Amino acid sequence: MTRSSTRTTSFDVAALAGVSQSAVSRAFTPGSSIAEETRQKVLEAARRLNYVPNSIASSLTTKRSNIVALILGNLANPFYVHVMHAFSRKLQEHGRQVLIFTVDAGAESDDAILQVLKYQVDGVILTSAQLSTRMTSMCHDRGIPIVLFNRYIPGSDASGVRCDNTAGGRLLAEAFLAAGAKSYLIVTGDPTATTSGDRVRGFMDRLIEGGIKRTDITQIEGYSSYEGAFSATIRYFSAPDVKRPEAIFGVNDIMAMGVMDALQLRLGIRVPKDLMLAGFDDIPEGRRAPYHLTTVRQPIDQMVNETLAILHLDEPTRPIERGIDRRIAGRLIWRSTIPVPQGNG
Amino acid sequence: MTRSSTRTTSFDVAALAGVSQSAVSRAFTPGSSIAEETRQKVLEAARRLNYVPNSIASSLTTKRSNIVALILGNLANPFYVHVMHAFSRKLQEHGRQVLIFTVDAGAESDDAILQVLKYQVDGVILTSAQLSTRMTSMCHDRGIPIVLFNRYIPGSDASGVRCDNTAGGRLLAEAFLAAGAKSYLIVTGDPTATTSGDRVRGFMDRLIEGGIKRTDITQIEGYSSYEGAFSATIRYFSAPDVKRPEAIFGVNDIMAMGVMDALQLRLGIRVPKDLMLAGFDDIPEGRRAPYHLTTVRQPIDQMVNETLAILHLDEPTRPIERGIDRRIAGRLIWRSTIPVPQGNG
DNA sequence: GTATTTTGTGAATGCGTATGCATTGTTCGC
DNA sequence: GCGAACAATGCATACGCATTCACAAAATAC
Repeated sequence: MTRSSTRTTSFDVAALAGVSQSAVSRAFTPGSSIAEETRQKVLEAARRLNYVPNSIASSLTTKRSNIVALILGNLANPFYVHVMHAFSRKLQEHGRQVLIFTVDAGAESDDAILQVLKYQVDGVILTSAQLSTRMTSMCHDRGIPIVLFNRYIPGSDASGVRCDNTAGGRLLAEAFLAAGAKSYLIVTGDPTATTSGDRVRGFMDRLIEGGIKRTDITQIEGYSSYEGAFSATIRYFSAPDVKRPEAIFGVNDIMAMGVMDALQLRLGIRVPKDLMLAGFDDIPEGRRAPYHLTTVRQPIDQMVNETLAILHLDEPTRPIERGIDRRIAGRLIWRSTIPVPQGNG
Repeated sequence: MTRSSTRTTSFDVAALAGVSQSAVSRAFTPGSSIAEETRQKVLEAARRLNYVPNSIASSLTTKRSNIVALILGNLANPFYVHVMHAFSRKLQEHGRQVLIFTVDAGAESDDAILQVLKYQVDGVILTSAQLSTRMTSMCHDRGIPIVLFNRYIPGSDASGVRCDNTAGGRLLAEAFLAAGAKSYLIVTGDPTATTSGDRVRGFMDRLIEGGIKRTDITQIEGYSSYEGAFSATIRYFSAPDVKRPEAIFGVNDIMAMGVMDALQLRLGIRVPKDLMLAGFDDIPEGRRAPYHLTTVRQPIDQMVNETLAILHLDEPTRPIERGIDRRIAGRLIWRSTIPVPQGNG
């Protein structure tokens, strides 16, 4: 059996069922005008022939592929695995397919988008990747909505959904301040991503409002990964004249986990006894026993829903929503890596 | 701008470039007969019109979609995230698209396969999911190769690539025997998957050959997840009349990690001082400082390559390879969770 | 210089389905 | 019981591209 075997088409099914090809088409199209009896006849014939409608051919006429493209950077951060899973589940529930594209963290997504455009996807979701204005307009010109997930490009025509990273950073700063931390180390993520920058900014602004001196806040680069944060931490604390901070903010949970392991297992520094720590994201991995991270929860499901709402795949004739910047509040999750301040339950 | 905007087609490009539509098609088809000068003219016109070839329309005539379906169960196990990433990278390098489908662990994959067939994919890769013979023949009948990744269905027409799980289980049993463990606990995974069963079988067979009594080997269910293994471990050790084993085999790394944390952080049992432990997979997470798991490495890249070789997407006319069962040896990675036996470096 | 091969090009056709339109059959209201 | 409204169905065509075929142009051979 070679791969060029002739496939059964709606005409074959029509012949067996004794109806026209259009009747077959209608039998598989919900809401179209067909008698239930005829429909059953067609479905029975289709079953006997192992017929499956050809979505490729169908989308040629409908101009709808029912495919949504999901472009992912940084899969090394489990947060985006959970995001992918959430999108996948949700879209599958609605009978849509997910075309996955992985790009290196921080890389241009132009190639990915061009590939994806070839497939006439109904929408594009972009996480942790750059987006040029040329690609934005290419998508919009051909009527394909594109939504940035947890990314923000100022002045861009592309809409986006993100956690309120700045406010989240402030929440964590407040927690640290309440616990009495006076000096800080921030382990930052990918410098090309606004996510990290916004969190750091909110965090620092609040610290300074709280009376912390700028010279008591240091930043090091953690490369958005466990391993990057792990070794950055060891490097920092191994410097000869280092001033040990009282608190560390890992700009995402996976980095905070790397920091914590470096501190406790390599440097002999206990969390939170000797040093407080917080992350951001609230990934399930950070809830586990060894970490029990204090963090800010990004409400993935809500963010996914908002993203799909902006795509509004069900209403293809509605104009594309441009330049929307939906910010969703994160919630402080108080666990073990910041001691509960005295006087607060 | 609504989504029904009229898209630019190869005819538009042809008109602007002053050539025929077929010339445009040829300009975008590598290896086709066209003068370089004409090609440049066409590409320039295409660029100016933001034209992108419509792969959907093209696959209607070529009967090749350049899409490969990847059906994933159990994304909670990071191993399969790495597998997905490896497939994604490899397929993208070859200019192919990845259609992702996630199914609940242990669930039927029939629906997923039917969906995927609608899109005339060039191949199907199935990880951790059941596969009915009906779906196998539906794929094969329409010339779509399907390969099971790390699954094995005895007597099935579908080909598969897997790690030699039985041999891997034996390797770990040998390591434990060499380290002198006399009593064992096995934390098993999804009972519907052969992966877990094979590993357990090889492990037990070798233990018994090594003189361990059956009564000194206990099995509990860890549900293939960190959380499942974590709580199963606590439950087991909290029973009133429990006999503490000297060694535990977590049938995959993520479960071994759960076991380890439960032991050390909840039960006060030190690894490997009080109790030895091993996993299976060699996921990067298990290499991290808190775990440093002794395990068997599944050679993901090699397995991915073998899988793609069986699909042989580049030679669509070659007959589908049926019933292949490619087993690839795993390698013992000796880290810290089994003490090195005396006399061995 | 003509005969032969190679290369480049355009017109026509097919891929599998959805859908507007026309037609037939059916039901309902009065 | 008659016309109108409506449901069900078939026919024909459009969708955007790749491919085949035929032919023109160019390159090579003699």
